[in-house]
Amino acid sequence: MRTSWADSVANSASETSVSNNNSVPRPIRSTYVPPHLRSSAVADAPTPSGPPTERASFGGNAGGSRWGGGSGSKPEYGRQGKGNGYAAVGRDGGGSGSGRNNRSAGWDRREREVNPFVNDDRVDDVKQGFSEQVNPAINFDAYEDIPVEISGENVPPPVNTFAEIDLGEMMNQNIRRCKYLKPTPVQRYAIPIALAGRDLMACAQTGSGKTAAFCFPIISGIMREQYGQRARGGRTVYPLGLILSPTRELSCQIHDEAKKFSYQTGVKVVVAYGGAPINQQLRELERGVDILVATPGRLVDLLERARVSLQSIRYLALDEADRMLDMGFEPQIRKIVEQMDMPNRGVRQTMLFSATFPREIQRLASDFLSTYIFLAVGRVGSSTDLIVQRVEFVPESDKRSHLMDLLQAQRENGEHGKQALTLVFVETKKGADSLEHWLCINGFPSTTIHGDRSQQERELALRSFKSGKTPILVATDVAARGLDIPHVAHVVNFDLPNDIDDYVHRIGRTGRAGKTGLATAFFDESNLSLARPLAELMQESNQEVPPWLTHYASRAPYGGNKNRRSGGRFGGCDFRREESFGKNLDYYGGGNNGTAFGVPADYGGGYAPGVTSAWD
DNA sequence: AAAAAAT
Repeated sequence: MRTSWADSVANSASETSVSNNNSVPRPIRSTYVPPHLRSSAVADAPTPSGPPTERASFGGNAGGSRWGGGSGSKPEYGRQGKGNGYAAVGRDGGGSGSGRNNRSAGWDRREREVNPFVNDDRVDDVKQGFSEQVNPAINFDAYEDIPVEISGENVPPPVNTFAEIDLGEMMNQNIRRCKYLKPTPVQRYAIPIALAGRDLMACAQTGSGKTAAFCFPIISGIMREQYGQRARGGRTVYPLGLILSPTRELSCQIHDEAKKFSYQTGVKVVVAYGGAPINQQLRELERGVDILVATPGRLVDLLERARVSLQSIRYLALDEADRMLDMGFEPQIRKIVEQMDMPNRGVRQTMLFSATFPREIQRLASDFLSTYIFLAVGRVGSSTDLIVQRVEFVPESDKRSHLMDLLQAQRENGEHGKQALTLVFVETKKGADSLEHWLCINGFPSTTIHGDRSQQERELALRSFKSGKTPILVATDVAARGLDIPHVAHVVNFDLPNDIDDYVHRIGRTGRAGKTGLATAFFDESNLSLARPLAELMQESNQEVPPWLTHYASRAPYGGNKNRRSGGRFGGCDFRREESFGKNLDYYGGGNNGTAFGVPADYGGGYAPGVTSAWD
């Protein structure tokens, strides 16, 4: 029989009982709650109405530090770890929060909330993550010139400051903690639209503040909800907001952001994704969830287990919405949105965000939306692009040595011979592994991220890359979208994607946070179909197009009808406009609903040049 | 044809 010091302490502090079907005496605490009763006892427990002293024994054993006052409370729980934490509620949320934060269970949630702003080992990352909006390299005045297209009925006017939007004192504090000074363009337009309860399809460059654009209104809306009529039942939880994204890492990133925005608001954000133990995620869900951030597969699993119900959903946001609705994901998304218990469109509020929005995907997406507003925002300083794009003709057989030349030159030019962070995109998972191996044996510390690696390996790879330990990351398209990795100096398209939109997302991993970035593409005979859209894209963003590419583009197979990027500086434009124009029909019944800001008069393929803003 | 996403 094993005995340890811990065991003996436990024994001395507890009764000893003898199990019926086991002759070995086992120490059991007097307050022992059998595992099968633990969660339901917790879930069904009446909302505590006072200091949790009467729960201390219960919480100390089964619930750990859940109630903040338990013996297991850790130093990072509660604000600043000072006193008993209850004073902190009064200090921070008192008074101003009346009627806003009086939700049941709100008080205890805030108390055990880890401060997301003191980000343990990643202080630098936190600073970098927010530097986007304090970086002097960003010229905020340039925002005024950013091209914006809006269409739809009764579009709410944009705001210029966060102060103009009443998000509540708690959220204002979090915005200050995030060091957000001014809303970004997509935030200026999207937040008022969302706060007005309107459905939205938004097209904006990644790294332009999209996450906050949909999180702020959702959190604020949930804070305004009167609590009480909330559905409950057994082990099922009923989130009010649902945010879906196409990769696990992106869901984690959104979750991290949302936790900052919702800090001490009482709004609980939980993330669920595959590849990680489900039990931990179930436990988090049982503690209560207002906003669930998830990847589709794991969410379907949770729905089928009846651990999550969507019947209370009021806010649905799809990030990278065009990817979510492409062939691979569409059935799962339809199942979640249309075939489970989610309220219908029009009842819930739906927001779709992406940097690119192909017309055919817009058509699909309109199934999920109700009289929505379409918003397209160009990129900051679209005329002087932050990303320098280069295309080189490199035959397949030369790609590796060519990459090595680039990396070598980069290392020699870099500070102290340090390798700048370089993200190398390849087509296949196998190709990623083999290129990574080859780079490593040739003296370039690399790692790789793709769908055949375990989630642990994926997360380790990302951390190792971010920290500079392995300054080269070889990736498949799993890393193409949404991931905010600061300091990526160079994106190499070792294998070009077949879809120009994927190219746009990939190069968007650099040139972030007001820094300049370089994107190099290796073009070979297998990329002929990309010649035309690539040349057009580069021309639109004032890049130098090599003559040989122009040549390929001009004689490219004329299937180039995939010219859906007619928006130029946008990732897409409202397909309703194009179709109504084509049919010579006015979709909205009035000619003045579509509005274009700061765009050339001939933009929009036939819109009256006189169309101006109603609030210009 | 490939990648992603549940076990």
